[in-house]
Amino acid sequence: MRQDRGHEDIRLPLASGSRRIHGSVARDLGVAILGGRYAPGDVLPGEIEFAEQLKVSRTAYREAVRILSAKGLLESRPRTGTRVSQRSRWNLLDPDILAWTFESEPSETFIRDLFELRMIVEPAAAALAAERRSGLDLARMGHALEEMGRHGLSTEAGRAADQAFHTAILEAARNGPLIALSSSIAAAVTWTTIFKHRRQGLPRDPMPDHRVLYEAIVAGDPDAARRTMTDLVRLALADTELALRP
Amino acid sequence: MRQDRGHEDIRLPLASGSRRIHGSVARDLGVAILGGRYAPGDVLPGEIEFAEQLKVSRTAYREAVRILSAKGLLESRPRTGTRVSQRSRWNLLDPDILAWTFESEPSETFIRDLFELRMIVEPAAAALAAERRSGLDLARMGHALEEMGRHGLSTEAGRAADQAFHTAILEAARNGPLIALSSSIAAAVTWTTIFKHRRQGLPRDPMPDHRVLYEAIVAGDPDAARRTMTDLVRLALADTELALRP
DNA sequence: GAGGTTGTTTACTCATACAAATAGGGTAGA
DNA sequence: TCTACCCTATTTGTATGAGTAAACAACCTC
Repeated sequence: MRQDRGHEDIRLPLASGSRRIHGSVARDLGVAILGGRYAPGDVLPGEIEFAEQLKVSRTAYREAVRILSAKGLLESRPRTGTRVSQRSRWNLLDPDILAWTFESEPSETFIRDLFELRMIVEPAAAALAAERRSGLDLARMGHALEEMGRHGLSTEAGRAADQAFHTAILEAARNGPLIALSSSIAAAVTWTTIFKHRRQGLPRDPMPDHRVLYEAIVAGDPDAARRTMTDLVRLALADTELALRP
Repeated sequence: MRQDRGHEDIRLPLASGSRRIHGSVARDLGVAILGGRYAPGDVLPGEIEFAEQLKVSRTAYREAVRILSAKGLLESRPRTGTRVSQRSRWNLLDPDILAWTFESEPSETFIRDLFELRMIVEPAAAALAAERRSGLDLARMGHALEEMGRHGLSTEAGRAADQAFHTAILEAARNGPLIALSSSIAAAVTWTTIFKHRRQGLPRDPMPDHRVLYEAIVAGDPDAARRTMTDLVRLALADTELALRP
């Protein structure tokens, strides 16, 4: 027998989103876990029971569990059931995990940790970019910078340009794993920026710093690029901390 | 009707491993993609056809696809089918992805990129560890160092101790995302070490370097820790490069 | 009391039916 | 002829139930 919900045509969101059901369930469960509503070690209800609670089929539920297991959030075994993994097994830098973390406001500690990681990675990436950038890289950075100046960081287009600028730098570093890491962080930084702007106006014009960084990369000066990027991240951190303590 | 394979009791491995079927399929497909047997943009055969080829049910196959999609390797949409994502979407630092990459010998470029990332991250982590380490951290490092000295890096136990030493340092840095990143890299480094030893004997005794690093962290000297870790990674890279060009 | 054995619980696998989405072609209209 | 729309075929997505295998616990034998 088909599941009885034929009496309502509307796509009952159950949760949210226009994605597939397994994706929605994965997202909702992921947000719940990352938000602390399920603690590491907790055992989820059995497949049949939980799928029924969520009003989805076991198929869809199991596929959601597979997604979360792949990201290190869950572990399931026969007899024992499905349980939330220890934090140390979570792939905190997975793009989805980062996005889900920022769904329910992340802890101040987490944001600080993320900035600490940026402070380590991005200056080094900028230095590499200054050494290895091609003409195309410079063109992309220049274009992004221009867009950024035109729209400002308070607009969607401006933030996209900011992100494009950072992405261009990281890709100029010519290091696959570094790019993968960066793109995750870049996304998170975008959320942080939005988060920041939600609370107060932009306290300072970030354009001059960006331009100095760009010039250093154009000049092919790794040390200057490293220094400038360090300053830039430090200032972003200062802004964010300001926003975190109103 | 049950699937007809009752005439053979043996767990036909099909591929490998003692894990669940969906896990095996995910691994095999993942290795094939990372090994270049499927290129980004390639469309996989339809679910029904491919599942039949692999001699598994559609359910198991689909769960495998969910796993790979979660790691950014695949994207599937109705009508279009399931296709291999662009490399830029792959989560190269996912622990499974790293492991699968090392299944079929990774490119020299990739190993070099990984070491470049280690050169960026691990010295910084060591510096943080020197600032923040607790007594327990030091005890764990000391113990690992001792084990490492006792067994040597040519044994399984010795390599485990090496990994434990590095893990202890990274955990002492007190930064969740950094630890997640590191544990991925640490695993990859282990494969690299095995990889290295498979080709030739250890060219140099790594213990003195490790001890100097340990002393710097005990002394709470971030700069010394950073310098020493930099040396240590650089030497490891030199050894690996030696192994890569016989 | 140690070690093997049985039993129970849970996730895992399979098979099948049907639903939803969408790319691409076909068709009507301007 | 071109454009806009609809239609349909194909592919993934969802649901359900039956049956399998693995992990753990309690028991039972020696």
